[in-house]
Amino acid sequence: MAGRRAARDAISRDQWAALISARNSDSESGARRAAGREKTPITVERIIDAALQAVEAGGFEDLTMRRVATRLGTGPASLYAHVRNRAELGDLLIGRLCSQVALPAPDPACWREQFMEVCAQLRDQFLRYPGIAQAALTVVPADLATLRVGEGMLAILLASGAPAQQAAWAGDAAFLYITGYCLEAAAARRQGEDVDGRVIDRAEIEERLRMLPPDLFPHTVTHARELTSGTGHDRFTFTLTLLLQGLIPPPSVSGPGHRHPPRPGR
Amino acid sequence: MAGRRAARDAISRDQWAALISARNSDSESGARRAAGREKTPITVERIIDAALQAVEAGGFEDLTMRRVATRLGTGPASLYAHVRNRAELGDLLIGRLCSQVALPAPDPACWREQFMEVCAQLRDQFLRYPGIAQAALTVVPADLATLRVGEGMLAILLASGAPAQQAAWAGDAAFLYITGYCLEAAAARRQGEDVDGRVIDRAEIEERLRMLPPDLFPHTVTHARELTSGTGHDRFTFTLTLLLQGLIPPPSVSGPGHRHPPRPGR
DNA sequence: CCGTACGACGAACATTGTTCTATTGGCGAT
DNA sequence: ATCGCCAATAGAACAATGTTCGTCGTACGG
Repeated sequence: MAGRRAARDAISRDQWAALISARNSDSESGARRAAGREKTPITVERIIDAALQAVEAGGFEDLTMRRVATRLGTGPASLYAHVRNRAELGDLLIGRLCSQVALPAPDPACWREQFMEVCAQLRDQFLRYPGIAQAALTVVPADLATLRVGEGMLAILLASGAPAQQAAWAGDAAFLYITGYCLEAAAARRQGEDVDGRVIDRAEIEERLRMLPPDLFPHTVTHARELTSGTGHDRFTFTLTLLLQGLIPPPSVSGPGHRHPPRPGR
Repeated sequence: MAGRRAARDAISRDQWAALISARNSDSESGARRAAGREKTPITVERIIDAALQAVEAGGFEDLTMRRVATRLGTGPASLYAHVRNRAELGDLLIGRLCSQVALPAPDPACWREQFMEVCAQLRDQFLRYPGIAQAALTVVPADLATLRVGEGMLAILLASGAPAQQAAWAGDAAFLYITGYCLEAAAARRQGEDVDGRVIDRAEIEERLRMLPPDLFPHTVTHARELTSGTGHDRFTFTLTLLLQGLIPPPSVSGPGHRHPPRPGR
């Protein structure tokens, strides 16, 4: 109690164990209160709901303790009985989003499609709440729902027959890329207004790239179109396909080829 | 003048043109002032220096206008004559870091090694200033030094013979992955303290993963070691190698029927 | 019936980004 | 040489943020 807290307080190991074991009993005293009263008691779930609405409305940078509190009709201090930090609130949001991702039963026949599907689900969830991917990067292994998605992705990758080390690293890379992709998209949308209030769209960016001095930026000027393309999620699927493609080179569909393509890694 | 400014003010197109054309004249009136006085006038360069020192000391979240100002022996208001925003300061920091990246002359014989080298330089620059990669994600095409690195990476990728679209997307993916990787590393270091002040290292995380219920997290528990490995930058090089590996061969990304050796065709 | 304990909450504190306004110092123009 | 002007600097202030303290109210255990 009196000991000085770390600047960024992580979870202790006992708390971690308790968190795992108590994954079924849903809130110790909250249920009791919820049953007794109609006064809409403050729950972690309600906080998460309000926070998600706030992010959906104004982006992650507008996710304020006060905004969440007023959305719940109370003051900011009331939240700290259920959530330790703003950072922990972010973790909870990511957990909620991850809990809504459907994980297929791994099928070695179509593991690439399955993996892409899960990644697309994550991407859509993150894109729906602009900037929320920022919270996903600070999470190491905090929430069980988040770990569940990681387990599912790892399961699919392992079903491909890839070695465990490659599967683990590829899953990590995919998750990292997804968050980066969504963060970039959120940033682009956020700063998408000019001083005049005009929206900077792809054509605008392309035009600006073409204005660069061709002696210093020859390729950028020449390929401005390719650099700014990728409207839909073509870029997204392209990158992830690239990642998955090199994993365990297609498990030799036409017989046991004794020709091993170069393994990435060391 | 009196027009209302956008919430996130981006750069106008005239300013963009001016920024490009004035890339050589180094600070319009700053040089003049610097020559006349020993009173250490405030320059953009000095602001960037102070800001980088602040980030190196306490991470990107401790990068405060006030901290930078006091490091320069003045108040926070004095900075706004040279820097428009905290966001623009972040862009400048990324630009400074990018300006220190050495770009090789593209050699089609060893384009992979060259690309990896540039990525490693970026990674090391970002890792030296924890959390600064956050600013790299919000930059679209703001700084010339940043664009220069993009041009260099694109040049190497094009030298590989890959189609322009693939080269552009791959470069983007690599940059995105680098920033995500560095952000994750910064977050891990930041939250690396327990409530007791103990440091959570990889062994600790691995142990925690093993504590998960095996019925729900079979693969995570089994491969906890692989998930937490990647001490050095093995994970980094692995992922980028995976990305580069699949670049050239088939122009159609979806169906890699058989692998062509790199053809001299374009 | 009362005591107690815990969740809710109002107010407050330290800190942040940013702007308004005054001041000052040097340089060009007369 | 003197005047005036403009840009840079800085002090103070404002709105908004995360977080904590102490109080209050109410519901449950006795």
